[in-house]
Amino acid sequence: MGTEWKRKVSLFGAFDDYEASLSALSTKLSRASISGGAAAANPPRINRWNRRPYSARYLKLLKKRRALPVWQQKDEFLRALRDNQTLILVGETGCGKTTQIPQFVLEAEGLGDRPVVACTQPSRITAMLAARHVAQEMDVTVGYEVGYSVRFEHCWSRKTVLKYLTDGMLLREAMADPLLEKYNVIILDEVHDRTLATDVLFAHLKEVLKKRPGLKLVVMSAYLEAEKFQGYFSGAAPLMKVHGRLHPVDIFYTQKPERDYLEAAIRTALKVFEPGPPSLRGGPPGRKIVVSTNIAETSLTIDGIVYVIDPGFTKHKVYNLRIRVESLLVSPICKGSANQRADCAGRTRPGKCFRLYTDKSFNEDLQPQTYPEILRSNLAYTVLILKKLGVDDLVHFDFMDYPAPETLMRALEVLNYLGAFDDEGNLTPLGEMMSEFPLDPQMSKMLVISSKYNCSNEIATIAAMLSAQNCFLRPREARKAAGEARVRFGHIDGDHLTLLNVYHAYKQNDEDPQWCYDHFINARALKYADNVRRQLVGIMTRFGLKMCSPNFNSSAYYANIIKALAAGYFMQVALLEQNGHYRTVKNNQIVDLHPSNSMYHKPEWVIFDEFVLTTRNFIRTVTDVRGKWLIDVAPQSTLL
DNA sequence: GGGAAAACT
Repeated sequence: MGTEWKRKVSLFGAFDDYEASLSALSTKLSRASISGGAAAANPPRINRWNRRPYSARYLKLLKKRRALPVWQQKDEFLRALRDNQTLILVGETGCGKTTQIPQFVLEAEGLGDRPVVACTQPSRITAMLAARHVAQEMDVTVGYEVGYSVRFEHCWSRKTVLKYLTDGMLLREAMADPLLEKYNVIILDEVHDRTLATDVLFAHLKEVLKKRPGLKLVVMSAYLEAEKFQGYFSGAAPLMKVHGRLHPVDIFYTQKPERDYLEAAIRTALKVFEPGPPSLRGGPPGRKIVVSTNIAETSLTIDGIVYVIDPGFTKHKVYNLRIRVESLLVSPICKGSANQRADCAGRTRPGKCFRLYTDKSFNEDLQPQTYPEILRSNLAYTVLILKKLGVDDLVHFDFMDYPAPETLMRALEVLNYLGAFDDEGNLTPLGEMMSEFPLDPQMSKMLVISSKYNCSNEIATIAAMLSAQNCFLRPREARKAAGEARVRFGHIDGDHLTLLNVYHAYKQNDEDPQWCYDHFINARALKYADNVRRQLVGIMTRFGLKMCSPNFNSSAYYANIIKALAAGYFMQVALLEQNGHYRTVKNNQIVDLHPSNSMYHKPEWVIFDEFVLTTRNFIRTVTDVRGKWLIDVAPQSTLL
């Protein structure tokens, strides 16, 4: 059965007109003087930032840069920046906003000789790529005048005037320096993503702007929620719109809804296209098919993509307030995502996008935007950060979208049980320490407490392993072998200890990737865990927490570790019932041990890391714990 | 006896 396609008008129907007017405009502009007119036509020979003569490459790149759409509005932008504390810029994909706007800002009047500008990105990769790219354009070395800062990688110096960083990293910086005083201008980029960190920064920066009249904020988004953003920033922030430069993308819809989007996607890829292109320079002939997650929806450009097949679904996080569990659900995408997916086809030349749904469902069923992450998350960690930022009154904190009050209450409750807050709701010294760890509060609690149980080395390892992806690989073609390999790491008392075994074995085998491969261990996950562990140990050492291990030959070795685990996870405990199922203590949910667990018995009490809703309710990563140990560490009310 | 996200600190 083939799929009937219905052709719809191009998303960029006005493109030709737009391009014509653009080229007319650029001719006009090259005659007239644009911003810094004479200077732009005859750029200075000495680079202001490193006092070196400009290279030939600089001039070549400058020519390219000046052809980007955002340059048409450089003057307008600089005027708006001069006259306003906050401004909003909507720039479509391909307009050059991420690379050019920060450079414009550096040229703005009134910021002094060496301003420092921060520009946030939603991902590490875009932050690093943007920094490298802009350093070239500015004819400086990345890490000096232009730098970046992402977790595990800081590449900037005291000379840095422009720093790209992940939004989470700027939030971290704000925790140490709430007024972010080292920056003259902060640019929040890709805010349409509405990540948790961006939303917290929005509300926080709104306060900072009142306290620092000299600070300027530029908010950049790929598409418009103009009223929302403008209304949020007191209605005073001006809005600029820059059209992107994309090639036209034809959109096709299916005539009927598709039942199986995977099957339909494969069928579409194999049938509805022209033959693949001939081979290039002796390479294999044909067409490359990229299977991508939602990373392709972001500003990351994959060169040469012409066709996009969009099944119309995404897997995204939802938070179930009633059972206090985050889970993943496959759900329809929003219109914004659909358009971003289509945009991928038009980056390098005109393209086509095949949507595996009807135009009717696009128009009538898809929401304009996904709910921002802050409305779909457990906020325990976020609330800890907010407290550290100095937010005393969560109820009146100015979120752009306000989370359900119950979600905030739950978060406060968890933090209170963990001992992060005192009775007045202020951070305790323990809470202060916990907030420094890039971990969920249960985990930071067990880390801080672990020295007392003489097992901080082991708990740091377990926390790191829990932070990484599942380290056990199970390739379809070698399931049995993978299962056997896994059993060799298994610890009969539970999965947390199994993770400890895996890490130890990894280190004993010199972090050898081949060893990982042979034992069906995900080498990348282990490498990541090792990075995390190093960072955690760094923070612990800074706080003067002793790094120590119990005597391995003592019978108390594992008991100590599990007691420290319990000190953080006493709210994630389940009790075996007579019918063989477990009941979670805090929310009375009937659950089963996930079959991947490493125990040969069903303990009366277990600590679990995750609650997963799949074919049934499972608890995953579980460890045997004595009831008495729980009573020792848990506040009375949590076990009732 | 099972089912897989992305990103961030």
